[in-house]
Formats: sequence, structure tokens, C-alpha cells
Amino acid sequence: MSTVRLLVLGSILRKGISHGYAVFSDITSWRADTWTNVKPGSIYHALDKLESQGMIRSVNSEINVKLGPSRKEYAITQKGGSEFIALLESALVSVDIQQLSVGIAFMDMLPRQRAIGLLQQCRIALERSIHFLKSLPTDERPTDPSKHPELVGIWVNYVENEAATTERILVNVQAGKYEFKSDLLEGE
Amino acid sequence: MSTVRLLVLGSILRKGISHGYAVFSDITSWRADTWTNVKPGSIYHALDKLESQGMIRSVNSEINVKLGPSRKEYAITQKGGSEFIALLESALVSVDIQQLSVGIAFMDMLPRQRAIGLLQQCRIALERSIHFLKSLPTDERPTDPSKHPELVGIWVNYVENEAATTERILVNVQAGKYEFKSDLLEGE
DNA sequence: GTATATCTAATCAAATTTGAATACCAGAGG
DNA sequence: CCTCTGGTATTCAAATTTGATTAGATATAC
Repeated sequence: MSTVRLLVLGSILRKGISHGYAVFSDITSWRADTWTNVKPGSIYHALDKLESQGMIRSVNSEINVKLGPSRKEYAITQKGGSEFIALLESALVSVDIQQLSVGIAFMDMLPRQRAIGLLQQCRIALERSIHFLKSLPTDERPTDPSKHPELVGIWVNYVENEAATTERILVNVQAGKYEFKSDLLEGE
Repeated sequence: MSTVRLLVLGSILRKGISHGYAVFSDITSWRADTWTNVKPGSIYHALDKLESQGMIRSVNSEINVKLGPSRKEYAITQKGGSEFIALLESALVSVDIQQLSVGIAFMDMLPRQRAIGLLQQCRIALERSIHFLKSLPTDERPTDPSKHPELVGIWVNYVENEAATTERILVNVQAGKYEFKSDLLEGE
């Protein structure tokens, strides 16, 4: 699963009503040179797809009429809301750093406890992955690339680093850092 | 650029003559649960494309006739050899860990000095990336996801880790570790 | 000896992504 | 007022990737 749908739904949700170009500039402004190399084409495709699936519906808030050619504006439907949550939850347990990142970006849309639970699951998955990677045989004069010590090393490092990062976030979230949607309802 | 072409060319080069399924099992056996989630379809597509571009040509070494349905076998052409080198060099300077990994897997097909040069370039690019990421503003109560400290943190960590890994490999390669194609010609 | 699982090998339609192109509008400079 | 530049907004064809399916051959188990 790529992150485009999640990014698009999240971006629209944050704004209430949005359109392709706004989603695009949102997303690219969030870029860190590294993650999210999402191209405009993918976004418009995702929008069409999401609309045809009833996840978003087009609205026309004539409010924002200004600048340049006309836009198609969208809002999230109920179904789209559920889809967003589903995608978000699966991103937050992902071992893939791109997905995990997007999950972190939107984790505050979940109840804090739920986010904690998912991050813990993620931790466990990462541990398993480390264990697996460390079990791979290596060879200083590898017959095939898979046995190259540096190659295995890269991935052990990568996953260990991600595990540490996840752990740190988990600790912060558990300690009450950052504002979660749920905090507003119960706390205060 | 994805890594499929590089992986396919590299796999065929290592074997001399190969076919789709062999490339596929090669690649998946090299998997580390993490990288290279390359599906069969992509490989066969890449093979067709590479053949139509004259990078590989089909041969039939009736030598390996055994087991299961019949295969289409391929060998690398001169043009394909150059393409392989080009892809390999660009992978070795990539900041993307998937690409860098594949680059490491095949770096021994370059002269040692060339690999060192490319890894140094990669190091520099990573430093620049770290510098950029660290310059991004963050906010404990972020208005948009890009300012989330954890999100920026993930990427700083990720790139720093990759820089450290690259440095380590560089040191090893400079110290004469691993066998490079070029070593056989000059050394000994 | 015969069903059945498993490994080998490839294909294909559908979905997605890429990259380039198009078009609209506003402001700046001559 | 006219043209050029740059930001806004979307579209589209072509390329690639995905996921499921097909299918041959061999081994296994009954």
C-alpha cells in the first residue's frame, strides 16, 4: 500500500474542504527532501478514485473563489472517514519508514491510547525483523549479494534505528506529549 | 528510478545466462524481509522492456533443460552492460536506502576506486540532507504535520544512520576489504 | 497408480505512478 | 496595453507495478 490515499484523505480532513492543488502543495511543503515524492498526477488520480468509491464527495464552497483556474473541491464522507482511520492504523504499525512517517504525521487523529497500542505493535514487528535479519548468514566473499555483510548490515542498522525511533516516540506519547484529538474530549 | 532494472541486469550478469524465474528467485532469496519487494510481474515486464531496448537478447542454451515449463533465457548485450554500469553508479550515490542497498550488492562490479569515489559522493549528499533536515522548523503543537518534531526527528535519524552506515562501508572498502572485479586484473 | 501438493515458470488485466504538457490568471516592466 | 514570468490548477498518455491466475512438471502420500 502506498501512502497517497492516506496523505490525501488526511490533508482534506485537516482542512475540511480541499482540492487537488491544495493537497499537492500541502504534501510537498511537508516534504523533507526525502520522504513523500508524490507527484501531482498521483494525487489527482487518488482524488478521482476516492470520489468514485464514495470516500470523498465534491462540494462547491464558492467562498474561496480566487486566483487562477477553477478548482474541484472535495469533502470527506463518512465512508472516507473510516477508510482514513483504517489506513492510518495500518500505517502506524508499518515497518516501512515512509508509511510509519505518515502515520506519525496523523496519529493525533486517533485516541492517544490507540496510538500507543499501535506503536507498541510496531515495536514488536521491528524487533522481529531485527531478529530475522541478524539470523541471516553472511560471507566475506559472498557468492550472492544476499550474503554480503555490508548489505545485511545496512538493513540491521536501518531497522534498529527505526526501532529506537519508534521507542522514543512511544515514550513521548505515553508521557502525555503532543495533543491528541481524544485529549480534548476527556481531559481538560 | 526503481531498482528493478538494475536488479534484473545484475542478476543476469552474475549468471551469464538467466531467465525470469531464476531472476525472481535470486532476488527474493536475497530479500531480507524488508527490501526488494519486487513482484514477478515487474521482472517479466522489465525483461520484455530490456529486450526491446536491446539491453538483453534471448538465447537458448538447451543445456539447462529440466524441470517445469519452458523458459525464455537471456544474456546481456554490450548496450545492456553500459546500462548496468550507469544504473549501478547512480544507485551508489543515491540517498534512498533501497537503491543504495542494491548498489552495495553489486559494487564489486566496478573498479574499487570508482566505488570509493561514488560512496564519497553519497556521503556528501547525505550530509547535505542532514543539514537540510535539521534546518526545518518544528513546533510542539504543530499546525501542519511537517512541523511535527517526531516526524522531522524520524528523518534526521534515518539519514544520520544512513550516513554512518555509508561511512563504515567506505572505510572497509578503502581498507581493501571485499573482492572487486578490478582487483583481479591489477593486484595478485 | 492416482490424487494432491509443491515447485517451476510465465502471463495478463487492472491499478497506480510518472513525466510532461496544458491552461488560467495576475502582476511587472517596457 | 502588451508581453513575459510565475504561481495556480488540472489533465493525459505512457510506463510501471500489483495481484491474481494459469499451467507444466515432479514429488509425496495414500
